[in-house]
Amino acid sequence: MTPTGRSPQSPPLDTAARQRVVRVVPDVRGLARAFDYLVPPALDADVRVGTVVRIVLHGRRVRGWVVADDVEPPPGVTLRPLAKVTGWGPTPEEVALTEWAAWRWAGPRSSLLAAATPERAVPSVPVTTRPRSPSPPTAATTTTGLAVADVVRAAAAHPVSTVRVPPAVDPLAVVEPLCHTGPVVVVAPTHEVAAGLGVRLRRGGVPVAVLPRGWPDARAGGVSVVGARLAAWAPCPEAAAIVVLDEHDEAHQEERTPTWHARDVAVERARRAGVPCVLVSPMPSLEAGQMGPVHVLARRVERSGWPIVDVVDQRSEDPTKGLLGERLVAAVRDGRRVVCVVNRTGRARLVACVGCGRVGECERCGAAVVQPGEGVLECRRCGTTRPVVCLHCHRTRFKLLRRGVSRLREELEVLAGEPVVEITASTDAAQASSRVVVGTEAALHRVERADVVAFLDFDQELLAPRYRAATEALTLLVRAGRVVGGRGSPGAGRVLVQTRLPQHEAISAAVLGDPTRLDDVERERRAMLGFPPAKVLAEISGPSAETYTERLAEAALDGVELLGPADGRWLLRAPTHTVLCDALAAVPRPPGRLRVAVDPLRV
DNA sequence: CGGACAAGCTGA
DNA sequence: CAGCTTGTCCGG
Repeated sequence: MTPTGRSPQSPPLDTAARQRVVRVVPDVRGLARAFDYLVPPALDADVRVGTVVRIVLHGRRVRGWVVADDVEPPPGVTLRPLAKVTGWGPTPEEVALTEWAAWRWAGPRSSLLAAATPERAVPSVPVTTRPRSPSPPTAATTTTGLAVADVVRAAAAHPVSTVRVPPAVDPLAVVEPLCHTGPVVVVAPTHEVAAGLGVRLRRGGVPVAVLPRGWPDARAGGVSVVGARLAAWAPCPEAAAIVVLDEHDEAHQEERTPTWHARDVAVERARRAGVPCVLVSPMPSLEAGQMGPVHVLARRVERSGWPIVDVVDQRSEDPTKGLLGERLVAAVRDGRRVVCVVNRTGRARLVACVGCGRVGECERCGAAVVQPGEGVLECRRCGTTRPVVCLHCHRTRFKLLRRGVSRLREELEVLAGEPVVEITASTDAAQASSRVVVGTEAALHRVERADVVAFLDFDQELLAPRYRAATEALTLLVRAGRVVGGRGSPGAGRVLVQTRLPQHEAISAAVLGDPTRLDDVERERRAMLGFPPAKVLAEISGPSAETYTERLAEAALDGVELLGPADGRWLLRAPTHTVLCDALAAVPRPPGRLRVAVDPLRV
């Protein structure tokens, strides 16, 4: 490591006897404390705020992070020396940001420090020899590219703003203009998008480090940094802006607690650094809309970047045809590349006996059974399985009332007269080779290009019992739009939506290429029901949730409401994050397992 | 989190 | 009462 560890402003050591003491957060789950350690003189130059170290704690050697330098240890404790310097970690600014994030998502600081730390130890960081000035922008701009660049530059004049670009716009057109003003942190929704962007930026003359491999280069400074949500925590010492691509995408939120969101981390980080934060999305979240102005393209340009959407009203379709409507059948028979999407795995999610007509039930708990595969019935509530036999008349044949991907695959294969591949989250990633594929929404991530994307039962998405259902439904249409291309692009395909709710705002938004169609309704709906962003939520669950929520209720904090329990889960609701997070920080947690998820998505 | 140590349970 | 499980405490 380079010997730049201590700042010249450190207080002078008056005597040789007084040794440097640093505060270390150990990487130990369930231990929300920091401990002080002596810095052995041999390690002096390598230790600074953010350094990853090994410490001996309670007889164990564990990883930890230096979070404060030259601290005054509490009286009466015997300090141990740091055992080892593992390598480089987050910058002091990011270390400070983890403290804020620990409050904001009510979680342990160590998880957030881990997010800001490279996967593999980085013992040394390359010396920067790169020219600071990036190359001038290339002349390659399409008609939409030009418009996008203008809007992006306008957006960068605000501390936080949103740029609304339709699904078919290449993120490169958004990111590149900013990269020519200095190093930029780019947070992409997936590693694939990040990697693709990295390659093309580099080709365009932009020095860029792609995470996670490029972490040492990013730490060295002077380059743009591209990565998935972890990029929100990536070092970029001289960042001129932070960009979050597909800001609406749920992939930006960590699923495990603390459930930090890359968008919110990016916004706070940019605010602290005094640089602009640009949020980019075809359908900006309502949260983003509250953070700053939303910049849009010309209406005609925006619309041309949304796909052609064919809405099939299932109320006037032949009911005997089931989920394979006339338009879909025609597309499959025409030899087009078709992706069929139904978010139901297995053969069927609801079956009825052909003899007595009764719905298949669980013999143990009475819940409706599903048919995960041929010859098995399974109860999703208690896990009991049995062969395909009716409990009442003992027949062994059932009608498949709510068909799943596996059964539809068979039916489509007959229809297509050629192999049809099934794609779900649990199927092999490689195979998407057949002309016709059927799958859950995972298929939209695995197939790069198709002529038709068909949603066989879109109402399942629109009517899902979650407050974000309508928004999530539109995100599927955005993804489909990318697979078939925008209506304005050559060779554009079509999105087929089978529904009994053809007037639904999520569908109109896609049909018209105008996401505000949904926003306006959704904002009002959520305000009426007290859901985000009108109010903010935290979900509390786990064996110790009851004790903790009792304490929260006892504390009777102003503006804080406790809802539940439902399924062993409580919801804490407050008007703002300040109120919510202060409440969670103020009430001491009981021992035992407790999950606190701030801003839960699945409610 | 996980080790240390104490208190509680069981069986010869 | 050894030998084991279960609970509580605490870390620099």
